[in-house]
Order: sequence, then structure tokens, then C-alpha cells
Amino acid sequence: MKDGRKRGRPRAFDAKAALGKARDVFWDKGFAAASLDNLSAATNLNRPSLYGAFGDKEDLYLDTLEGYRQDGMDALAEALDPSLPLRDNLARVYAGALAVYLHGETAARGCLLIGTATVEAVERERVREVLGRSLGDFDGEIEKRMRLAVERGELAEGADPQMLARLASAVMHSLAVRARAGDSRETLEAIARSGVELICGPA
Amino acid sequence: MKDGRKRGRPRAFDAKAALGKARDVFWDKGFAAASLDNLSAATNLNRPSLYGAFGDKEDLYLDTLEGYRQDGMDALAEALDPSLPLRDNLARVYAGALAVYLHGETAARGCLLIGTATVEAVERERVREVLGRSLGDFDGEIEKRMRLAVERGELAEGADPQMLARLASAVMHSLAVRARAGDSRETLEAIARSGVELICGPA
DNA sequence: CATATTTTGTACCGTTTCGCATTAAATTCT
DNA sequence: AGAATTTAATGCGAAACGGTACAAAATATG
Repeated sequence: MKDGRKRGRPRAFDAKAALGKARDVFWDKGFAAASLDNLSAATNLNRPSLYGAFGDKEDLYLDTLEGYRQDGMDALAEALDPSLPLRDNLARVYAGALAVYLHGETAARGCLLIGTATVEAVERERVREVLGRSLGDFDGEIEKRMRLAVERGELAEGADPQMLARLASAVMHSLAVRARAGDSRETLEAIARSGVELICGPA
Repeated sequence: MKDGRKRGRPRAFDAKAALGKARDVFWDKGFAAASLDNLSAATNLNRPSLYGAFGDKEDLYLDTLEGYRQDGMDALAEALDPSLPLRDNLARVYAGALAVYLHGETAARGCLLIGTATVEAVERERVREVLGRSLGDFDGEIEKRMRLAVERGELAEGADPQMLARLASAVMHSLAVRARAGDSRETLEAIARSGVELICGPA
């Protein structure tokens, strides 16, 4: 009773690890092209176990998106450490993103949300909701830092924190798309640098 | 002989119009989730006719992407009319894009390339090639205008035309993603305005 | 030890998928 | 008019799809 052991046969797998494997499949193939057989093979779970643990394919996909979103927000908060200059904060955000985006095996994977949820967003309301919320939360977290930067005088007096945050996000969206389109690391890093410079002003 | 009439039974459909109908299907559903039955119904062509005219599903998809890319480049060249100020040029580019992106029925469709080709780019080399080339050509066309702007003194002396062009594109990529994520027209227009201001300087 | 409960694995169901084989129709060339 | 050629339409077929029924296995409870 003390340990949370449930009543029936115990699970023979780690749900968190399985979710990570499923995420990789969705990341490469997208939602529609990822079959339950693909997911079953990658997770080493047979379809009924997958279904029992996570629900149907869309439920599973939404779970992976939600986990990814959470990881992204954690990484963002860390990169935006307010004891560092805004310029460094943004550079860290982009560097962290590129480390994830370029991790592909054949071709770079980009961002799970932008790369795979965007296409499903039109016809699947729940996907659209997660995507919209993820982008909005991301904007909001950067906006908080921008607001602080204005107070501190790191930005011009009349600067609009909300719009600057959205433009900082825009650079990330572009990195995500371009990574998947095959752009080189050097190109992407140059774009990130230029983005920082445009938003924060010349060094 | 003068008219291009071929030898056998003439086609009972307009290939260009059919391609446009197919494009709409791919635009909403993406490549993987669009079935040949969907495409057949939308184009009023039975599957064998589709197959005979355009090849398999990927061929058809690539055809629609190529047509979309061409249309986009035409619109871009028109928006970048060098007799207008750079600021107006960029505003026209974004306004034209939003007119297309927001045209959805239930949810906005965004950009066909960014919204649907990005997800397939990892595992389908031909899609990745078209996407990469499309983004690059778009950047290049804007870069030409940026170069002119530097010569004319519309931009700061040390401005880097290539990087400014890529950042101008980045704003478009973001508009494309956010449209599909459900952002309002007002939000998107505000982002476009702020992008112009950041790149061209305050009015 | 028996019972209840949960997970696992096999096998299967009905549907949808993409692509093509085949035949009928429409046109040009000889 | 008849042969050649191209398109149209029906329909098939093998495979893959998402999802589930069912029985065996593993654990907790009484």
C-alpha cells in the first residue's frame, strides 16, 4: 500500500521511455505517416499495450507534443537566465534550439511542433490548440524577459516587448523550418546571430 | 496540325484546373493524409486518369508544390516593385502572403510549402529539395532588393543584404506557421508591421 | 488457495490504401 | 472506312491501416 503498486499485473515497460521512442517516430515521419506498427516497433510495445497505456494514435501524438512543449519551456526558462544580458539570453535560446533541431540522422528534424504539428493543425482541432498554446507560451516567456530588458535599459526606450518577443520567436520558427529544409548548420547559426543583432542592436 | 491536337482521344479535363483542386486538398490535409480518393473526388478525375496525367501521388504533390512556388515568386517580384520604398515593398509582401494564408474555411491554411512540405522533407528527398530551393529563391529575390536598398541609402551603411533578406523571410515563415496555428488576422498583421519596422527602421 | 484486477500477446476484423489490368470510348492518320 | 493511338471508366487485388476481442499471465486481495 505504501508503494503505489496497483492491483493487477504490473507493467513491463517504462511509459516515459516509450513516449520518448514514439516521439522520435513522429518527429521523423509526422503524425499521419507514422503507423501504429512503426510506433509499436520503436517502443517495443504491441498495439494493445500502446492503446491501453496512451489511447489511440492521436492521443499518443498529443502526449508526445505536450511532453515536448514542457521540455522546451524548461530549456527556454533556463536559457533566459536574467542575470545574463539579453543578448546572451537570445543567443542561448537559439543555440539550444539548433542543438535539438540539427540532431537528425539522415536529414535534420527541426522542431517537433513546427515540423509535424503544423500540418495537422488545420483539420485536427486538438493539435491546433496545442500548437497555438505552445507558440503563445513561448512568446510570453520571452516577452517577460523583454519587459525586464526595457526596465533595465537594455533596449531602446520605446521598444515594444510583446512585438520584440514575437519577432524573436519568428527567428526560431524560421530556424525550425530551414533545418528541416536542409539548410547547413553554418547558415542557421548565421541567421541566429543576425537575429540577435537586429533585435538587441549592434554589439 | 497547326493546333496541338494529339493523336488519340482528347482529354476531357483541364490539367491546370485539376492541379489547382489537388493543391487545395494537399493544402488542408498535407501529403500523407491526402488519399487518392480525396484527390480523385476533388479533381473529378478517377484514379487512373490522375495517375496517367501526373504520375503517382508524390509526383502529383511535387507538381502542386512547383506551381505554388512559381506563383509565389511571381507575386513576390510584383510586390518588390523597386520604384516603391523598401518599407512599402516588405509591407506588400506580407500583406499578399496573409491574403493567401488566411483564406482557410474552418482554419487558416498558411503556406502550402511551410505548412505541408516541411513535415515530409525529412524522409522524402525530392520534397526537401523543392522546399529548400523555394526558401532559397525567396531569400534571393528579397536579397536583390536589399542590395538595391543599400546602394540607394534606404538602409544603414553597413547593413548586410543577405542576412536582412533572410530575416525578412523569417517573419514570413513565422506568419505561415502562426496562421495555421490559429492566430488572428490582427495578430499576424501586427507582427508583419513590427517586422517591417525592425528591418527598415522606424518610420 | 481462490478471486479480482490489470497487463501481455496473438490473432483477427472491417476498412482504406495505392496502384494497375482491362475494356470501352473518342479522336487522328492512312 | 479501318487502323492506330490516346483517354476514360470500372473494378480488382494485395497490402497496410487503425483498432479490438480474447485468452494467458502476473500481481494484489480476501
